[in-house]
Amino acid sequence: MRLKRVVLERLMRYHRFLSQTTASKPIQTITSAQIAEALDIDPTQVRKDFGAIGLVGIGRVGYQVEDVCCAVRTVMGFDKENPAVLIGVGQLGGALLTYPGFEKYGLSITAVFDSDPAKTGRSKAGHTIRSIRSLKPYIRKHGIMLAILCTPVEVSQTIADRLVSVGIKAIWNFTPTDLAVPPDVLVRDEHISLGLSEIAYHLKKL
Amino acid sequence: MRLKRVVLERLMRYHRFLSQTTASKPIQTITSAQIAEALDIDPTQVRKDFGAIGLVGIGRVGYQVEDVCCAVRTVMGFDKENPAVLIGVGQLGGALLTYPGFEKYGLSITAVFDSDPAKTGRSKAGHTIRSIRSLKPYIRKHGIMLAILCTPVEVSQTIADRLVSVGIKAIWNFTPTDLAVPPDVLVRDEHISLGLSEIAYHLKKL
DNA sequence: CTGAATATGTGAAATATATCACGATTGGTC
DNA sequence: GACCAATCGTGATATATTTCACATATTCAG
Ligand SMILES: NC(=O)c1ccc[n+]([C@@H]2O[C@H](COP(=O)([O-])OP(=O)(O)OC[C@H]3O[C@@H](n4cnc5c(N)ncnc54)[C@H](O)[C@@H]3O)[C@@H](O)[C@H]2O)c1
Ligand SMILES: NC(=O)c1ccc[n+]([C@@H]2O[C@H](COP(=O)([O-])OP(=O)(O)OC[C@H]3O[C@@H](n4cnc5c(N)ncnc54)[C@H](O)[C@@H]3O)[C@@H](O)[C@H]2O)c1
Repeated sequence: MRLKRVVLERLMRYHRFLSQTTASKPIQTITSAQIAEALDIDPTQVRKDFGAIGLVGIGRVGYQVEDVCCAVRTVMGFDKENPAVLIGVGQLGGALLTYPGFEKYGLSITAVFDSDPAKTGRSKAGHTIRSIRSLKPYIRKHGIMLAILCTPVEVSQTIADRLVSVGIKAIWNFTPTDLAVPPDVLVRDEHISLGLSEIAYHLKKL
Repeated sequence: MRLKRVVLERLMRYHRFLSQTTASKPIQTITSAQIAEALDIDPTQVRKDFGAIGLVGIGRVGYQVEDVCCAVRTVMGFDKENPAVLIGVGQLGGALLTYPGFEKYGLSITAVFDSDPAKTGRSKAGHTIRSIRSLKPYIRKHGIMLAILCTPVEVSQTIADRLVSVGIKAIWNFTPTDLAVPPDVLVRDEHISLGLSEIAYHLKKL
């Protein structure tokens, strides 16, 4: 069965926690209770998630850390390289572009685009910023499936339409709007501002 | 009853959609079906959410756009100013700092901190970068309740501990780790990388 | 003024997600 | 080698969230 989004995100959190933990102190095995404790999740949930990707633990011992990391990476497809284009090399786009942390999940930004003539042609973090006019040919030529969208919100639907028209299969959307795309295209929203709903409400209730 | 996180986020999306829609074409009223269509949500859900914050619509007409926006802002506490400190003025922290879009939700970054001696004392987006050593006194003196965390992940728990010790009430966490804090402190995680779980999995399944 | 059409508001049902309870398995101890 | 304690695996249960179904309210046409 296809894994749900909530499961995928927890798997990623397990993976990250284990990577961070083993970085400082090498350990062979870990129990569902230890993971659950650190991530504030129910231990049963951890075991069910592990079961869902075929991991089996050992009674009285727990799970092999190595196995868990490996299984997560394989199931999620982190071993596969995903070439991506980044559109809109501004404040946020620039930060994402220079961030080295995405590599280990298989993300590789191969080209970046902007509409600002003052930026195109220039170089940023080892990438020459290309004109937005060359977006479609580039995607078509290289068979790119993933786009990272960091433009102003006003143009994001227009760009999304263009991306869809050249066969993009996933959009990582950092612009604060709900994009309309065909059902076979995945839009993953990273609507940062939404966090403020929870924060403002919490602070108001004090 | 206290509103749940999922409800708060949908309310914010309604608000954002209405703001964006009315910006281009002024309209008086809108139906739950129209909102639902644009945001890919069930219309019943929209009505229930509206009901939860005391909004009543009119049969055959819908809801007053003005009323909706107003009610959301009030309930969420966007009218109240929330002074905040930002910690870690790097790529991402810098992007957040210069972003004007948070203002309308009441967020106001009043001071920024970094540990890098090459950065402290310098100015960025109208803020003088302060030494991390002055963090605790500043928060105490100004009664700050909210911190935005953009440091390297290695130090984020340490900083979080310090924040808690001076009485911070909410942390907007952009660092990829699960912070341990007392139950009365809200941590809102903006774990950007988690998006890659959904994306990589989707692309792998094609 | 009346009827048809279109919205809302909401209890009931369905679905999704998380937690509990407990038998089965393993490792260490005496 | 037998017992004890800790841990897994999982069906049953509980909770959360979404969707359905429909009574009620409102507009507009004729
Ligand atoms: N900066 C943040 O902290 C932050 C936070 C939340 C959301 N966002 C969202 O992320 C997006 C980018 O924000 P930012 O702060 O980087 O803005 P920015 O203005 O710094 O960058 C936008 C970039 O997009 C380019 N651009 C404009 N039109 C374009 C087009 N048609 N094609 C290609 N490129 C185009 C601009 O030249 C600019 O380089 C915005 O939608 C913003 O709402 C940003
Ligand atoms: N840049 C991105 O696109 C991105 C994406 C996802 C997550 N993140 C996370 O956001 C955080 C910041 O990322 P970044 O790219 O801005 O990194 P960065 O290195 O550009 O910035 C980090 C800043 O924190 C400062 N700092 C270090 N130790 C500190 C301390 N003890 N106290 C105060 N300040 C301290 C550094 O001097 C630097 O200015 C990281 O945890 C990163 O994993 C970043």
